[in-house]
Amino acid sequence: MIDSRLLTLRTFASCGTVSTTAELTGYSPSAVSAQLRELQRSLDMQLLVKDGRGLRLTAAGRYLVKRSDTLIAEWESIKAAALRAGDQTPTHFGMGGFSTAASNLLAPLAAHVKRERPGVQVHVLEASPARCLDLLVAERIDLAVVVASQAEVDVDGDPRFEQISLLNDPLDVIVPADHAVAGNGPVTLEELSGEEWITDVPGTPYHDLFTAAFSALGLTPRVSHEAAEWDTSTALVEAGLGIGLVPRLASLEGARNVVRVRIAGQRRPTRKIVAAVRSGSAGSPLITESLAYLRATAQEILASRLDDES
Amino acid sequence: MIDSRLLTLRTFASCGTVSTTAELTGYSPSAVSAQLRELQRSLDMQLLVKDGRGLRLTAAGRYLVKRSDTLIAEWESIKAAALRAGDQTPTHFGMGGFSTAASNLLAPLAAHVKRERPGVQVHVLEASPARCLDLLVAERIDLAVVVASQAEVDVDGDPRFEQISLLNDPLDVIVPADHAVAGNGPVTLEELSGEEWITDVPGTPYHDLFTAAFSALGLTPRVSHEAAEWDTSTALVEAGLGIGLVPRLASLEGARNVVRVRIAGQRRPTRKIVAAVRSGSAGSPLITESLAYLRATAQEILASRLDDES
DNA sequence: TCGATCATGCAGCCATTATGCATGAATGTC
DNA sequence: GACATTCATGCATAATGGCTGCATGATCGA
Repeated sequence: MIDSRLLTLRTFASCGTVSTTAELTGYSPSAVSAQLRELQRSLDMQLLVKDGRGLRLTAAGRYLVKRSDTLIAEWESIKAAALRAGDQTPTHFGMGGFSTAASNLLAPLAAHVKRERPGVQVHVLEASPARCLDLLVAERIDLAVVVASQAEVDVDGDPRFEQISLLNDPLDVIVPADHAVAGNGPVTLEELSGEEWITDVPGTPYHDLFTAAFSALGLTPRVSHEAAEWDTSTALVEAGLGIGLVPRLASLEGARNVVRVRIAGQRRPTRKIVAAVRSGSAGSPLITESLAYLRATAQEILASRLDDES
Repeated sequence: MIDSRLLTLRTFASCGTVSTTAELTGYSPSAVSAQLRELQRSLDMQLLVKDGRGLRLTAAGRYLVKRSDTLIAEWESIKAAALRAGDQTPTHFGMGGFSTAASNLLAPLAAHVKRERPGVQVHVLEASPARCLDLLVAERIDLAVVVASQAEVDVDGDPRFEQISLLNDPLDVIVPADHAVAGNGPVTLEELSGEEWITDVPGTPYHDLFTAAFSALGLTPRVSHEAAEWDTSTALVEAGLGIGLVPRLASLEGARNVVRVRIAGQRRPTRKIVAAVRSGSAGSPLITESLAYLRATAQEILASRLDDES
């Protein structure tokens, strides 16, 4: 409902060049250039000035971008309240999340919504946290479940999003069943720093989490193997080629001869899993309902962990 | 900046049928129908329901229209603040007003702006109060000077506008120089109820004002002649064909052998002249400046009247 | 000075959107 | 009760607007 040219300006503000804006938005550079020119013309305002071979926002442009967040949030809030005022529910509802979230949290949620609201077409989409947020902004989905630290943008501070904490998902070590620490109580990463590790290829969200876990302790693990999916890395562990870190949420169904060992210590690595919605949209009936359901599901997961530990 | 389809919905909300919306917006009925359908599709919301052979807004639709006023006002306010933040002034500035306002208030203002801001292209447009407000909403002009009672819409109560009172413009009687009341002090309309009157054709803003002045006193004047412009009616008065009412602001330059006589009484007819801007836009540099100038001009006019009366 | 990296303008193309007429439904009228 | 009106809407056609791809000019680094 808000003019797309303003959204283009927002993208430009966050990346700084016309070409990159074009890549991010999917337009051609000429289109972005034309849009920005047209925006300035129709607003009768100078938003950009030449700066070397690039462009720079003027004070007016910066201000416009800053306030546009609140404008968009208000629009979302109006939409949500209109649905409530008319006692309506949307016919389409999209949610996105990364792999483990999709299976553990979104799948039950989607089933719940389909059951409670048979008229609603529910759409689940699995994608990386960063991509989920992009899709959220682009209104391709209405709800995202992401790992706060893997989102590239600061979900908490970004005015485009509202964040709802769901649960802290600690990382466990998976080792072969005959490993020295198998069956023990919690171990520290220091104890395992000499091991050969299996992780994902650099540049992936999980790899970043992996290295962050060690560098927080001043350690640099020896990485012997790289695997993209849990099943693969589990197989590598089974084969005795090394050990790995897996989030508690990742089930190891079907994995034989490996053991999950908890990590001890104050600074043990965890993923903070949060739900994110477009600012202002939290009041929309389906979203309010979904967030409540997600919170409940997260509580159940936490409760079942306590049972395990007792 | 706000999607045009939402503006179309607003127009529909105020007039109630697709055909009239088409007339008011300049679209064809099919276009309006398609826009409303598309709006509902993209919002995934039912805004309209069939009602007889027409359409009716749903609760959600009514709510959306109501809140869209605040959204548009916020956007105006953002634009205004962005201009201030960047210390910019628009290059175009449009103002509209009805005849006497245009000459007495807008002409000096336009001259003032041109003098103070040589870079600004000032555009003055003379139109009826009702049309001025339409042009204001359509962003064809940025400032309107209207008669509050002639605007068809309630300028004060309409959230689309902000109103600034300028002055009360009383109506005087113009009579031939040899008329019985010429040169007297104030007269009452009752005294003149037997006269033959000259006014505008029915349906015009001035005619409405004319009849309102009499019906407020329970009188029905005898209308002998109808003239669209002050010059014409003045000529008719000069010719001894009747007498008329003219606002104080209307100068009678060039009129010979006619006399302006003030009207006495508590309920003497006046026009309330106000400046109107789009809600939120009052903070824009040119508008702030212009409103101050208009207020000052109005004060000068009032002051010169006091001088006359002393 | 050369090459790389920008933004921008222009010709051509495609998609979105409006138009005009025909249709169907609902209402009031004689 | 038949007819004329007044609505909204759908479809085929036409036009407008917006995007792409390439060429150009400007700026900066080597």
